[in-house]
Amino acid sequence: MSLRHAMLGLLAVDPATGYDLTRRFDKSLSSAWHASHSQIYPELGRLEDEGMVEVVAEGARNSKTYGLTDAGHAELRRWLVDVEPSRQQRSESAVRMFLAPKLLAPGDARIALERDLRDVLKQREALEQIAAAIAADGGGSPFLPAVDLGLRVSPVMEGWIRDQLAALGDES
Amino acid sequence: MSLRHAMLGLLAVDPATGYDLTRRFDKSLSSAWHASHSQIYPELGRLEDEGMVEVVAEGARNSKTYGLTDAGHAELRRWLVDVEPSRQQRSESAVRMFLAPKLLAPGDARIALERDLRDVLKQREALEQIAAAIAADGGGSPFLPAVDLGLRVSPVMEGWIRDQLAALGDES
DNA sequence: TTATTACATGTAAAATCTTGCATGTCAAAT
DNA sequence: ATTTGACATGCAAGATTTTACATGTAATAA
Repeated sequence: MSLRHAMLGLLAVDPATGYDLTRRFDKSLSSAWHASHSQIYPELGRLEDEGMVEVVAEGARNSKTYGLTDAGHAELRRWLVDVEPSRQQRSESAVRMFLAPKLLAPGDARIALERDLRDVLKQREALEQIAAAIAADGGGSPFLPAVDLGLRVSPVMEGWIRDQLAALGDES
Repeated sequence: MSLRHAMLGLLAVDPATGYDLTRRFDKSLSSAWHASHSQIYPELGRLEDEGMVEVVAEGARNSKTYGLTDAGHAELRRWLVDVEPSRQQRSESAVRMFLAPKLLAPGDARIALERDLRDVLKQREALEQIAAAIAADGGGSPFLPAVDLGLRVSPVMEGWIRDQLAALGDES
């Protein structure tokens, strides 16, 4: 149940509305977890029922800002420290990148890999913008390490894709 | 529906039983997708119903080896070339690594990060063994690129975790 | 010969996630 | 004034995934 703990983690960093959480998943945590608002709102309700989060403010447009309770903090710590991590991953792009060069004719493989390369570069730009925004903000964002890891992995991906493209060239 | 296409991809590389597929997901494709046998067998059945795969051999212990039909090959190509990729990812470990240094007391964070580091190194060893097995086998495995990407990303992860640990040290 | 391990397949219930529908508020620009 | 876009929340149906249960075969080691 990582959604729940990712949400607790985001709320521990800073109280937020369901809408805020949805954007944080897309922005700061996009390379780690995805969740849409239609998952987030019901889960917020359950967490509230279980006493892990509470409404700490109500604002315009019926917005409710949630923060962690003591029980929520305890559950988050328990998960991070005591629960054995699951190493499972799911990445459709990775599946594609592995399959394309092996299974497609060189021309098709080139199309697929070049699209992957564009996506990697586009994602890197997005990360760089986030990093710049954080820097402009004083550098204090708790999400900087996540962005940093993304920026470190990105050139490795790029290099790998370019090598796959080069290997294609050798064959054709 | 990536499960289906990952399965088609694995079968395109080489015909396999459901049991084989289960192991390949764990071994070669572990950094890209996870699937358990209880998903794989029903999906094999559906793929057979739809004419994407067919039984190409039956062996001991009621085993059935499946291979792609022409329709299966066509569907796989269609997915790889024509379908717009989804960039969504899910990695529980990544969520943990991002949250631990921010939300735990330095002592707890150190415990969590050191466990992450051990896991990264353990996974790298596993990848190195697979790479060695492939090399011993003549280097012809279609999974070598996947293993290679894992081996390239691994030191980046290690470096990031070590930097997080060092940053902890500064604070404590 | 018997125990263990790896091979091999399956089903069902429960949990989780996606997709599509639905509603409404507030601020800013036209 | 009104339109657009960002903010904000929610439900329901359907698809996917996990977890637990269930069964049986073949090879190998003790």
